[in-house]
Amino acid sequence: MSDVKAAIMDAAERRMQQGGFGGFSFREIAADVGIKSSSVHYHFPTKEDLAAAVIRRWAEYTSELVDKELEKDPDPVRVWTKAFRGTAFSEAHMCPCTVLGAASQDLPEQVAKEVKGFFKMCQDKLVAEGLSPSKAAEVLSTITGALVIANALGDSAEYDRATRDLLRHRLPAPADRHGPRGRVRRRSN
Amino acid sequence: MSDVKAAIMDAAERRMQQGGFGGFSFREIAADVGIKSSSVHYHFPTKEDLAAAVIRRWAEYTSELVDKELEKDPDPVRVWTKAFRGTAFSEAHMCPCTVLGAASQDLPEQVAKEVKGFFKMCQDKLVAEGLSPSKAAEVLSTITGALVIANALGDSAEYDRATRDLLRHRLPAPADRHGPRGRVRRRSN
DNA sequence: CAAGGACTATCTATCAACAGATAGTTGTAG
DNA sequence: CTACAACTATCTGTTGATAGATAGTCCTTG
Repeated sequence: MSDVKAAIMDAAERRMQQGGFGGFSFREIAADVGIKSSSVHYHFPTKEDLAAAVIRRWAEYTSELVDKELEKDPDPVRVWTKAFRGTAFSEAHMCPCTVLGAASQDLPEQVAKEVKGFFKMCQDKLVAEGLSPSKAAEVLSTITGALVIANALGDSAEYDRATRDLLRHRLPAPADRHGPRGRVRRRSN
Repeated sequence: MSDVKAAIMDAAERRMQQGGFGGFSFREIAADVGIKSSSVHYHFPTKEDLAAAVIRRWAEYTSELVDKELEKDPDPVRVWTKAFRGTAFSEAHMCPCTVLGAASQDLPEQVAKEVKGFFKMCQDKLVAEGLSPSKAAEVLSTITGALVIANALGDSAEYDRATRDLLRHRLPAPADRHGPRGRVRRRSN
């Protein structure tokens, strides 16, 4: 992927994290990157295309990050909580899928589909990692909501407060799924 | 408050639930109500004024609803979960404060302040009802996130899945489980 | 009671700014 | 020569907001 195309997606991602689908325009993106708005159209014909590409990239990155972290820590709840925590304490503070998911009913079809795919991916992975479907839904809801509330209150520390018990009360899955796992310990930090 | 003013707020609320602050225009609101856009400006000089008024009204309504329900059911977790459940299964599916909270960084000052006030009110009430601050933050995060995810997946039942354990593991001191399992929601228009 | 003035609520008309999108042109690298 | 990547210029539509006109209502005051 060309540098410019990636730069466009970076700029779009940053603005989508703050204002959602309506929170960015071709002109703003172009100004961020240092090109003309028509050049953005060259790489992404429509706004829908651009937003969908950004969400898809975010989903792929998240999936890879979680896989990588699971090699170091076997507890999926801890890994996912930490992954979203990274977003809460990042500069933009928000996950673009969460921002768009909240306004999902107002989204173009392709974008809504990608957002749906992101949350489906999160849940499916949590289940594959040993959680029950309802537990997976609960964990994902808690970390997603914590992101929203920390953002609304303008205080990232709120994320830690909301997810404190999540890290405490739970131990890794029952039977082994794939080979011997490392340490299985509680109460870390 | 005049009928028209309330009708304007109703229309704005409905559209904000779907698309957030950028999801409605004066002309759309005017068309919904059956007046001209300049008449909307008469009642609410700026878009910021209108959005802030809608959020404030929602917060007040929610606060009153919860107080009322607490008289019938002493468990705050159950009451709040049920209150948000009403929103998840309502026509618009979303809480406008949640939609705006997710895009909080892109909001006019007054609106962001009102949204912040809503979540602060929720947490303060949960604490006043006996929960620890971190437990209050967790519960609020879970039901807020459940709303977002159910909306993104286009399946209200997802809310129940995500909040199932929330209702299970905690009961009020004097067990008294015969509350009417009725609906909770609001005006329809 | 009647006249005057202020207030309320709506309208028509219009503005400048900005939106997403398209067509056609230019420069450049292989 | 062609394909890519950017450009210039422009279109059409929408946005939030304002100005000014017009009725209707209400309160005061003579």
